[in-house]
Amino acid sequence: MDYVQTLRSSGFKVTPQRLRVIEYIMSRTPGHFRAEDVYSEVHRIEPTITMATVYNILRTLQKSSILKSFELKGATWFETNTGSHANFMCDVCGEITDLEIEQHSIIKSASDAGYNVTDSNYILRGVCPKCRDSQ
Amino acid sequence: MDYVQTLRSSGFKVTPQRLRVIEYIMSRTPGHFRAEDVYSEVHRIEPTITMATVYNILRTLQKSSILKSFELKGATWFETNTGSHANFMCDVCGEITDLEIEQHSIIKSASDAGYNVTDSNYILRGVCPKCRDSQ
DNA sequence: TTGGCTGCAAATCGTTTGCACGTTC
DNA sequence: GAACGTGCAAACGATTTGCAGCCAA
Repeated sequence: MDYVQTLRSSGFKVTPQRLRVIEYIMSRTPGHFRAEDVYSEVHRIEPTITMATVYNILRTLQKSSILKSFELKGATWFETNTGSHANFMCDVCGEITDLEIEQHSIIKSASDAGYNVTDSNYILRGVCPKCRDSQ
Repeated sequence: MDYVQTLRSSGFKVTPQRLRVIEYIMSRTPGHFRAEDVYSEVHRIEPTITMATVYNILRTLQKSSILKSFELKGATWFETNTGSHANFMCDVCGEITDLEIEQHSIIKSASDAGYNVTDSNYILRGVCPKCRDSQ
């Protein structure tokens, strides 16, 4: 869980900007955020940071296996939850929720079929309980 | 399988442009394509068609449940396979392959938890057997 | 010291929008 | 004839690029 240590041992430098982003994602764990979300929050503390740097850092954190990402609604979403789960996006409120699942057998059968699976995402859409009830 | 009939009974008009796109997707079934792929092929037969119209038509075909879509590598991918499967993208050759899976219990448990699931996508990435062998 | 990282500005890519005109039913 | 669909051009939002200067190790 020590992201700074993980970064360092992956061979990356520890910069103030990277620390601020790490603090942000820790404050948002578990959760889902876009580059824009990181930027608008970190920018208040580190005003010189730019979107380009945020994108750079998020890519670095993915290379260090600190973050995982998936694409939805025209944007890339990042998360720290690297465990087996599905992401559910509510089409009413837009919120993304983790739904825990047991490891799907598809990865095993894909491996058996010769596919080397390095990343998997299960993405669901619909209406969440909250929005359904307030309807 | 009669997409034209499905279109009509969904209350949509049947235009030459829509017919050309339907012919394209039938020639590509099963398969995966982006708006750009549809455009470049259909444009040769229907030269006045534009990307805006292609996007319009693809949206219409989704509303008619003829197509399904998911996002990957910064683009929207469409497919006619509406059955239970995973999409595997090879990071070497870029090809997307359908991997059949049994209906995942997550949808049932999500429903039990009050989530109304209207769409689901299982997306895998890695290296396909072909690319692994030619390595 | 030096290779990696940041900040900037501009470019790129996929997709959407508004609107006048054309076509299907 | 009315409602819907198309084509065009322009706008948009997310992300990437190239590069000069800076800083962590």
